Amino acid sequence: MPELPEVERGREIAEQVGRGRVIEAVHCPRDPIALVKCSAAAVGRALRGATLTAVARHGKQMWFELDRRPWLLVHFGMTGAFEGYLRRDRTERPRFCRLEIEFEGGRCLAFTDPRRFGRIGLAHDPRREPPVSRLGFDPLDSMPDLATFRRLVAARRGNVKGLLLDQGFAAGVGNWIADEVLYQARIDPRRRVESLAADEVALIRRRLAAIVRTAVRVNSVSERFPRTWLFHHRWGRDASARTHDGRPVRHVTIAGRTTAWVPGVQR
DNA sequence: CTCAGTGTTCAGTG
DNA sequence: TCACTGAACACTGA
Repeated sequence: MPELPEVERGREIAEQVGRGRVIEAVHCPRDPIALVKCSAAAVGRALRGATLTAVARHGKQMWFELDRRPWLLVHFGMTGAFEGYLRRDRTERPRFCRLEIEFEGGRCLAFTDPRRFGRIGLAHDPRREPPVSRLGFDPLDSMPDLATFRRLVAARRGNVKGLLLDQGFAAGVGNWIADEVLYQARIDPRRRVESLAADEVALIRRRLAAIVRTAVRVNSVSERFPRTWLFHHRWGRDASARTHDGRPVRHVTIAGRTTAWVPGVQR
């Protein structure tokens, strides 16, 4: 699920459940969550008794701001998500729950992650330390102006799909957003960055901003994405897949990822 | 049973 | 240093 819009959705859920509330309990069911440089015990110690003041996000990285340090850093990996609910049974938890945070009043927030590529860690000042400090701009909160965007692009080499996927360039763009941007900008994903014309670079910036904004506006409910988006037809390497207006969708591997594109449209 | 997968990292190569 | 490839991670569902 998680590219920028899905992570933003998770951020909102976390705030709705716990913002302004004291954390009363932390559960880490059976096997350790994939913890980065810290133990489940350290996570419990950091959270228990603290008040959640805000949940922030940059790209696909998200962190819980507390009334004391350190703070909790969360990455959703491939299948991570947040789920909010009210505690009723002492032991009942969602399937694939890796971490559960219980706030005052029995309000619970679970981090679920079937595939366990998600990451959880502690940081004193997330924005100023890796991995967040290494990220590029966030296309929702801090899209650079056109001149700056052009400079960032001009400093890069390689194919344009790889550029969009690079978190050090645009934080939060993942496989489907990259493909959607290039489809809507009518640019062949294999094109070299050096070959892009000035107006193509400008178009990439505009479509990236619009796609992210639209996906966030509908809370990442993909059924509500515009019917014209490639998104609805890109999955499964389906050789018979067609766009909304009947053009064949092709699948190739670029930058190590399955890439869906429409040869008739993208040049 | 096999394979691909909305992500990241690391080792190896050019 | 940069760009690129492939493998690894762990597990589900088609």
